Amino acid sequence: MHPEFEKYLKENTSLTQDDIHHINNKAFDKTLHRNELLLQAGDICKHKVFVVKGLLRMYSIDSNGNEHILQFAPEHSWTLDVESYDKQIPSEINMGAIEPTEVMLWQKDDFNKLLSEVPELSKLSQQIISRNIYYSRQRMLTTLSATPEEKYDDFIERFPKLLTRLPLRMIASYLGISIKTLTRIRHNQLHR
Amino acid sequence: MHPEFEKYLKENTSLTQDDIHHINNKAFDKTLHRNELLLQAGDICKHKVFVVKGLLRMYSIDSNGNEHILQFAPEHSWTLDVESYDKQIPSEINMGAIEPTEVMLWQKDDFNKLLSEVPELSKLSQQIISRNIYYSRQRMLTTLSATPEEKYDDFIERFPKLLTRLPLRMIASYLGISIKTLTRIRHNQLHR
DNA sequence: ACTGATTATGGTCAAATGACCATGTTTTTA
DNA sequence: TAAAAACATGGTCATTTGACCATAATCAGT
Repeated sequence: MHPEFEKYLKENTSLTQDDIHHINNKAFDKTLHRNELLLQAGDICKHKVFVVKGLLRMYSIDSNGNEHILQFAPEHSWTLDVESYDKQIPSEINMGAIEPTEVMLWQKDDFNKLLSEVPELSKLSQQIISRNIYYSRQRMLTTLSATPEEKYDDFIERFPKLLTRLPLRMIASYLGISIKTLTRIRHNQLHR
Repeated sequence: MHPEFEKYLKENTSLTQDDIHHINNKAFDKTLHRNELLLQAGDICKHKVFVVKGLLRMYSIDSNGNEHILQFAPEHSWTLDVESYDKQIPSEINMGAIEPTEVMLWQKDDFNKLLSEVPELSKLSQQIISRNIYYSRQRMLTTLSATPEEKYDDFIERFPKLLTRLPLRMIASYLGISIKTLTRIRHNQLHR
């Protein structure tokens, strides 16, 4: 039993101890070292992923070879490529570890069974989807309306704990601005 | 009974005629004239919306008074502000008609009842959510990685039918580029 | 602790973009 | 159908941004 996982579920759901055990028992553990990929473009996303410890990023590589980060997944977050997982088709994105990371994985069949057996888990699942939709919309709005500096400030506010764990270039990649622009902003903020 | 609605459901689901009637009977009709708002920032999103005919846009207004378009909803599409609808909290966005538009509205209670009574509707609902998630991700990627011209070309490919129905400034607003940039692109594409 | 790799910053310059404004055209609506 | 409103385009100019490159600092893995 993962104490971290148990703690997360106790704080965020009203699942019983039995249910938690049941869910836990269906999971596989995996440890990733820095830069190791959990999912590679072209592969099929076979698992639901819970990050116990560490930090993942979801990103795609465009035709010029540039990386664009879609999402960070720090400890106590869930992640997967919805499209690939739902339809079991090849993924267009990559998921890799930024730090040494521990994850729990559930196979689709197992997880679906859990969803039907444990209504409270189904509820949690819905909540996570809603939150993601809301969060994507917010990000889209910021991306459309904010200046690079506003984007950076917004990022710091939204993910204060990630700031020190991420290389700047990844923040730039997430915000859709060049690293040059980002260092300029930081320079200006220091000298004023 | 809305023939358009019936047609849509027959083409996209395996709902029975009875179910379709049942769903239809719980809906309210509403007609919007050009520029009329269906939802205003500050209001609570009380309905699920199906666009029978016409064209809606979902947009927010930033602190400088600029509009940013999050989504277009043409005929045969569903729309709502998820966050506001789910939690029944004030919305941060607006929904307005670009053309004279006919919509069908379901109250939350009624729709939830339908969802539990009609499994096939629940399935449709899930599909729509998945598609939205996938589509948002694609849009985010394009926004992050494409040049203004690529964004415009992508828009034309993705929504060829909307192109002639939308004022250019709304396309610019959706793409997150200035209208100046957009007319420049169009100018270049003509003269080459 | 050491070595190689990664990272952050800054300079320079060209190109892209947006703000502002004017004009002619199209669309709406009364 | 006529007047008013909304719209698309283009000119000009200042500013922002990114590409490319070099350098110094920091970090990771042995």
